[in-house]
Amino acid sequence: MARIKTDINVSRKEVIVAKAAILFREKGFKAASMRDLAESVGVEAASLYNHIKSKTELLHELCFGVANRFMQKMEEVEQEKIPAGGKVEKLLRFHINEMVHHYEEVYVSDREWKHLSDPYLSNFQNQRRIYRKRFAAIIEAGIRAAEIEPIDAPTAVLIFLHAISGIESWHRSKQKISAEELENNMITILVDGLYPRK
Amino acid sequence: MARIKTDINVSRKEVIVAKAAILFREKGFKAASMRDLAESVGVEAASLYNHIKSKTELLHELCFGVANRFMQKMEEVEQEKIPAGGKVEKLLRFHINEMVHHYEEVYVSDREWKHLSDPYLSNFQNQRRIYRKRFAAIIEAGIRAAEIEPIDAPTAVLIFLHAISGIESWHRSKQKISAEELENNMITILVDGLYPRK
DNA sequence: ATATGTCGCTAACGTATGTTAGTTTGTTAT
DNA sequence: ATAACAAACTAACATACGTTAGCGACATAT
Repeated sequence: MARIKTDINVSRKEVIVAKAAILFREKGFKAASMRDLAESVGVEAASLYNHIKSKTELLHELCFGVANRFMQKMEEVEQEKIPAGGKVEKLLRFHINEMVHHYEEVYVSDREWKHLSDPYLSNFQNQRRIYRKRFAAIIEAGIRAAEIEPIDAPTAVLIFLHAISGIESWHRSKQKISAEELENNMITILVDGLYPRK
Repeated sequence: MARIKTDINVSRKEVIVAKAAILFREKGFKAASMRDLAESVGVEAASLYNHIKSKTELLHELCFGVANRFMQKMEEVEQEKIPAGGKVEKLLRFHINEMVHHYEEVYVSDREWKHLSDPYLSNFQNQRRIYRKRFAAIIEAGIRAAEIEPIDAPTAVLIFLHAISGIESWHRSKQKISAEELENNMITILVDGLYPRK
């Protein structure tokens, strides 16, 4: 009988959630079975239920874990007393970093939230919409201050967020450039288009 | 006994594929059942098999249909005698248009190709990789001609393609701007960052 | 009107899935 | 050493899925 190995301060549930993230990312939530997950944890499928309530709970855990981190960063950035462009850049760098260093969770949260069920589903969608509104508001403030080129802010947000989710491809690619290079390249391409031509 | 309605020149199979695209887009390939599809077509599940070989065939059809259209456009654009920046813009506009007007198919091809099975899977991945290489090559040619800002071309391609796939959110949004507005906004944001500061 | 092929139906199959019940093993505290 | 708890196991369940077989109904061509 092989127990789930845990380091100190890491519950068995957290181990399961982490493995679930990897599995959900590579197979998709629906295609990943609890028996797959059990195998990757090193245990029988039924044993998982000593630690979790359901498969969907794993998805909740992942989606809201990620969503909350982003919301918290948003609050932090909003309150800084810096120009809008700086705020945008800070948010983008945070997104990129999250995508690079917490790839699986962020990816799953981004692509598999559809399989949440109400009330979690509407809750998640709401948070997402609000986040984007607040992001757009920052850009619009920058435009009003003539500090940012007058573009359609919601479209810009949409482009930014999805552009960053493209790091998925970077993760899979063989001849990777470094994470810092990636970050700076992305910022150059995305942000430089923001500022007015002098 | 309700037959599948077809216009002239539209086979019953094509009707099924089109409905499958809608269904796969909203539920995901794995979560969409043949019984769901049958209902949306207005027929019993078993009847579908008079027209198609398998569920996976539907995915093939969708993925390669889209991939071939993009490949064809790439060939066309590559052979034009215009500056690299113009080529990039043409490709981007094509992407945006495809996403706007063939939303379901493009979306499914983009997000559900993982569920293809070999040899189709590797085939599709190959095509995708090649497409991106050729896109990057255009950008690199522009950089060598000092016509485009020196950026990391593969990163730029990755950003472009994923940014455009974000139109998904536009499709879902309530207060839509028009398709042309969307297209021009995207081009402004994405392309203007490309050219060197004068 | 009859023959032929197309298309849809009902019924069912085998398999995979999420989950529960009940039991046994291992760990920890007294 | 023993009691008590946590965590693993085996077995099984109900359900949902993709797909096949076989039959009846409709459309079309002669």
